[in-house]
Amino acid sequence: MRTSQLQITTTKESPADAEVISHQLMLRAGMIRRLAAGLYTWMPLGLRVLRKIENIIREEMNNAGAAELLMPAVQPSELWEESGRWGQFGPELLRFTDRHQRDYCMGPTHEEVITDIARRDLRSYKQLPVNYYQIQTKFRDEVRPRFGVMRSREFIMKDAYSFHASDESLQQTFDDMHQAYTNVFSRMHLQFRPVEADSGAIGGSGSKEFHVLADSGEDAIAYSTEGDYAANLEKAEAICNDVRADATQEMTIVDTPDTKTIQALVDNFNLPIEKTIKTLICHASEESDADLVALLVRGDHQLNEVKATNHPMVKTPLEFATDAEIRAAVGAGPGSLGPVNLAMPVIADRTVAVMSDFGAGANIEDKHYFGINWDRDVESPVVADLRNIEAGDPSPDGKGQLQIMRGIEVGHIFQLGTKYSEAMKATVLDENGKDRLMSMGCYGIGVTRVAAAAIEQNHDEKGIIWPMPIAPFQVAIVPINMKKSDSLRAAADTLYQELKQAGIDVLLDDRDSRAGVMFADMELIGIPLRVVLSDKGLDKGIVEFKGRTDSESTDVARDEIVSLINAKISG
RNA sequence: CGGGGCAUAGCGCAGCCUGGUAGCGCACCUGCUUUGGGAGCAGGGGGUCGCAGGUUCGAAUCCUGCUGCCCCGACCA
Repeated sequence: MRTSQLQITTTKESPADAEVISHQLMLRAGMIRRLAAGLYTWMPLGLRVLRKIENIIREEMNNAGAAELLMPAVQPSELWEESGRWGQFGPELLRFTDRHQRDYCMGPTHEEVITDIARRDLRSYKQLPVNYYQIQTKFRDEVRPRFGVMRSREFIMKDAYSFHASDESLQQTFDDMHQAYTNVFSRMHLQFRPVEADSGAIGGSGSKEFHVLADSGEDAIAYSTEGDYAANLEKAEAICNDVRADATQEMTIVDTPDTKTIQALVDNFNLPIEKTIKTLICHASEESDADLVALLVRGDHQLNEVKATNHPMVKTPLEFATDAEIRAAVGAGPGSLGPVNLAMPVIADRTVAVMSDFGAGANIEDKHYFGINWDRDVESPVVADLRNIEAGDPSPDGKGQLQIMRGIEVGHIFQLGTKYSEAMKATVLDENGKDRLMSMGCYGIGVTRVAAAAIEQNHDEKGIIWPMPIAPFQVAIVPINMKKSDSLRAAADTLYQELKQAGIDVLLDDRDSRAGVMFADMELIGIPLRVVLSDKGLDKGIVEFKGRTDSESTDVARDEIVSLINAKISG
């Protein structure tokens, strides 16, 4: 393609509302244009990237035995009523009514539609397993769309759904998808990590997220320095190998005016922070006898709200008690709370359970107990993993320590089990001629988000640095001063045709701009390879070659440039 | 949904406090010169100053309401 056809419009400055680097660069490079909040047009340059990402995904899905189909973006409410999600899904589900006053939604995901397909088309266990996928536009009415296409409302997703007669079969396909995703992101030359994830409201037993590693990522990932363990911070298990030490102090009650925070307690009373406890009061679950329940974590630790929510004694979703509720139940407010003489169930983090001689609020305003010991001063609590792991914690697999890095979630694979097949009665006949619910898995990749994540991971002060497999063009031809030289124009055209013949995605900059402008634009839009043509060089039979990340260009014989580019592209 | 901010040319901004009919840089058009890292000079086009009321002889500027957008938080199959 020629720049004159592509109409590239680049800018030096980025719009003031573009916060993250990928958003800025995509706008500056003319890849995307914003239409409204969370809605973007993919311009020709950007669409080329999307298509390359899609093709890689499509190839790997096909290789893994999945079959592509295409479902409607608009879905009738009836299916969502059946699954129960018409009521459960919040305002994120965009609902509307047609001329006959029937309710519809823009599909944020397609479990209902695919389960409807499966229950109609699949009759026998002999047809299983089946894995359907599509690459299609989704809509989620995000509360706060942001970061450009990283968190937009309309976006393109590859979503796959598998159906099985047995859990073993589901596990097999889950593993196959794990491998396919690994292949996909490896082929895109992205640094990524599959991590254990909380399966959230969607339920199911197994769940793994694929994260592209980038400092700007919204998620924190814990990984083992020695082993393979990696998990989303919200899921990463905090283990405690310590043993509770014997009590050496008597419990004393201490006046602690103006001491409402852990930091104040540490500063004012010279208490090590590892000897303090945070007491957080939240609402108890329906099954629980109590209204409220207390969660204890060590003073220097952070409560993990996902872990807390998942605890059977805690209300889902997690809901902290208000000041008034706490005062009514305890008689003291936040800042003076602790486990001693607390009239509600107590769940303690594993680390808290092995503490001794520690300090905590006395449940009396402006008083704390110091020298508290479990069993002697207060009944031993229910113990659970409640906290976020911290860098340096032991890895749950026993290999090395955990460290934390940032990631962008670009893929998620789930084992759903029978959640949807049960609600929607998706059954096949088994070997005995009996109805059997199909097990399901679902597997997503955020196609548009991958493009943004690739930029977050690969850019410099000049612009985007596309990994070769997803670059909009593999090589740019930049002729210098073509306007005055018909021979240079002819030479540029010839090389352009040769590269096209060789099956290479080539962009010829035929704009007749000044050299600096063309260089800057090709670097901004991130084309991996560049060939500069000039009369001066061609007279000597030479062209200049430069990779996007090379510091200097090198002279290459004109006769050898095509094979050199071929070699660079193939790796 | 709670808190904060912004809205003036395609983009980035000034002007507003102290009312007098809109300006700068980039981009765009024309001409000349220039031509290997975002050229120079000269000329030019483009804005109902987010919308609707109000105050005033006069409103981008002051007042009221609305809308949109952004940031932080909550939320995120």
